Amino acid sequence: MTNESDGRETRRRGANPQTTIHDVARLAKVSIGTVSKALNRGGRLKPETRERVIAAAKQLAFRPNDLAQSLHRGHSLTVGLISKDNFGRFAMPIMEGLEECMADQSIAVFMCNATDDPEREAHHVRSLLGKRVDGIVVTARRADRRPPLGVAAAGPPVLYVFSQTEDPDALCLLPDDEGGAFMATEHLMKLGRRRLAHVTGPEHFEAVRLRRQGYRAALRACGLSAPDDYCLTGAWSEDWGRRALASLFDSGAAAPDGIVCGNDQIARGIADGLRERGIGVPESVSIVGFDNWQILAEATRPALTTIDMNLKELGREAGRRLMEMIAGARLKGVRRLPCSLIVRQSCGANAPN
Amino acid sequence: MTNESDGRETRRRGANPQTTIHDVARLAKVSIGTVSKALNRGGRLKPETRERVIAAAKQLAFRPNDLAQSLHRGHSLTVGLISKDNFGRFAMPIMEGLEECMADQSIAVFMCNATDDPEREAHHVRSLLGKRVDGIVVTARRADRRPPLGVAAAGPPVLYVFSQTEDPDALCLLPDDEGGAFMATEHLMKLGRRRLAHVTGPEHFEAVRLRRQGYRAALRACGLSAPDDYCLTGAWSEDWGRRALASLFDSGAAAPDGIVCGNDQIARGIADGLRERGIGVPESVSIVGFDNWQILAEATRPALTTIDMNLKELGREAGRRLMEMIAGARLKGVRRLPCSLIVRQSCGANAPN
DNA sequence: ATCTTGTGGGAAAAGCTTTTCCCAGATAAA
DNA sequence: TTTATCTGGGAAAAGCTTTTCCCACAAGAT
Repeated sequence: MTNESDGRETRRRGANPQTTIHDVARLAKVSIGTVSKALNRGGRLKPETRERVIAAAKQLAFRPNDLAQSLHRGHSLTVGLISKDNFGRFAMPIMEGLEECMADQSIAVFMCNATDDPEREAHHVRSLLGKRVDGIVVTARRADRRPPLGVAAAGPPVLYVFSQTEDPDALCLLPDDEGGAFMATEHLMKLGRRRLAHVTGPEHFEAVRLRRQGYRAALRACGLSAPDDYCLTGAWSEDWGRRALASLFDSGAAAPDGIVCGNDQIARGIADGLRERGIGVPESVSIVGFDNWQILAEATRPALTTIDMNLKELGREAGRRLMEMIAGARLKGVRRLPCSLIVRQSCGANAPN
Repeated sequence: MTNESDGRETRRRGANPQTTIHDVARLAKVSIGTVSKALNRGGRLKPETRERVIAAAKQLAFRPNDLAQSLHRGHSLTVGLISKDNFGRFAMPIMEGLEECMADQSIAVFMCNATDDPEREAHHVRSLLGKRVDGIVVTARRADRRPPLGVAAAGPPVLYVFSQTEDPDALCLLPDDEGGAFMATEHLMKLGRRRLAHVTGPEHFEAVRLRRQGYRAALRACGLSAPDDYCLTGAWSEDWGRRALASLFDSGAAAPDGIVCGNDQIARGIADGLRERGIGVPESVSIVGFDNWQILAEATRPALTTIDMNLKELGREAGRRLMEMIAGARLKGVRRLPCSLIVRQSCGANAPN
């Protein structure tokens, strides 16, 4: 019965009543349009008015509501990062690089962990689409190609990093495994090693196949025949490294004087095994790892010379490419970024201290 | 047909024209309010109408715009995660747990990496406030307490995990380092070890001080005098582990038969050192690590018994508490979550397979 | 035939910002 | 004085959804 509409008392339902452009307008005694113009250096305003508005905004600690802004502008200054596996050791530097690149452009990144569960992934995709992200980056472990993300062509651009998809029209960013292994092998050859071996991980990883190709290509480039290329595939573990070492040195055949390892764990296993056998590293045998997993590579005795996949840079590159795609570029195909050789003590080259 | 060009041609400036509630309304020949009611199971609608709307929405793959929804509702279903250091080894499981917990409630997580740069952190905070996040989680490495995040009391709730702040009114979630070390020490004592030592990291870590307290408390609980408690502080590295081992075994004093290590790297260094000296682990000396850094603990010979800080659970708990705070609860103080003992082979207890 | 009750669905406001267009007042020109 | 030209700033729409209020129409009651 009682009619109690006695004023324009602004009521909000949300938990945190934030100061809006209206509050600033009221304080500065101008209209909201003028506030917007003053704060965005647009429109034609008397300098004095602009100052007054800016002062008022500052006094109220006003911060424009990105939600309203995005709604109006039609893009959200937001992207999503979907990781298929858990946030693994390799995903981290990629995330760092991506986040760094995006933050430089004031774009925020949603992190989504799909934990290998397609249902969970679909849920995350729906959520990202609902939030109107401007783009999506997908990362995963690399055993095999993944089905494309369920995003319609009309949706935001999608980019795959450290992971490949079946969709030939997608853009996939990967490290150059083959080139990295080539570099590692070449390094050993330059140091005079000629009886090389390659101990690596499970065959079903594409990275294993590519790195082996790089290894062999380097052998050929040096005039060594490919047949006697001593390639042992196994697991990504120290234990496999030690066991592979045993089979290399206990078989009676000529022992290698240089070993290119599929990753740093294998390399560490091999380094430990050699020390336990009293074989000097790098005097008698040189070792190169792969991954530059710093904490492990530096703890190995001697510290591992290894290949760095430059994952952080890969993440940055993903950010840059995604921005291009958001701007309208249609990128596709598989692009591989170069690896770097990190020289430490396990090969006998002069480490730059 | 007469479907289009009827005046209200919706033009959008953004890159991705998305279907809106208006499109659905047009197709179902109802008003937008009716569409909303039909899709949100509200209002009083003829079942037939509801069906028609749902069918239309499905046909157009309509997904409500969260931006508009959030703007209206006053909360964004979004939280921010700020990491002060880079996304480190410890941050990962915390992020996983937090993301998992939030995803279960359809809340998205912004990831922000401040890289120890206050300016960058401030930038991220501004961005999160602009995006009207409902809450913020801060994580960091734990050497010391950090200054509170620059968020006004009127802003969204802030929670610190794996990190402490100077603000006594803040809520900080941490693992129970002291309890973990107590458990580790107690485990050795139960196995009959009596001459214990503690090799740990740099003194300026609070975790070092707390774990040492736990170690000493367990000694006392067993009736061992605290004075001869062999505590060696150094670095968090394998190398320090080996050097500490040397000082323990080469000093001429009675060698310990059990070593509680400040982390798994130290434990690994000690295990390697003992093997190289021909001292049996766990026959002659038992070792307990800390962190349960799985890939390292399992590669150690013998595999390390160690303390797990349950970081993923810590992340989940952070999510749950943040939700309470968003709902209005005012939580404060330092809360420590229990650690777990992970039994492997380095102590001589029966490992569960 | 008129009044009452109920039902299904529409209109409109609110949430916050940006941007376009337009107007009032002032100044300069004729 | 009247007209033309600026200038500074306001009004309003658009962007998308939810929710409240209200109305038109139909059916039942008198």
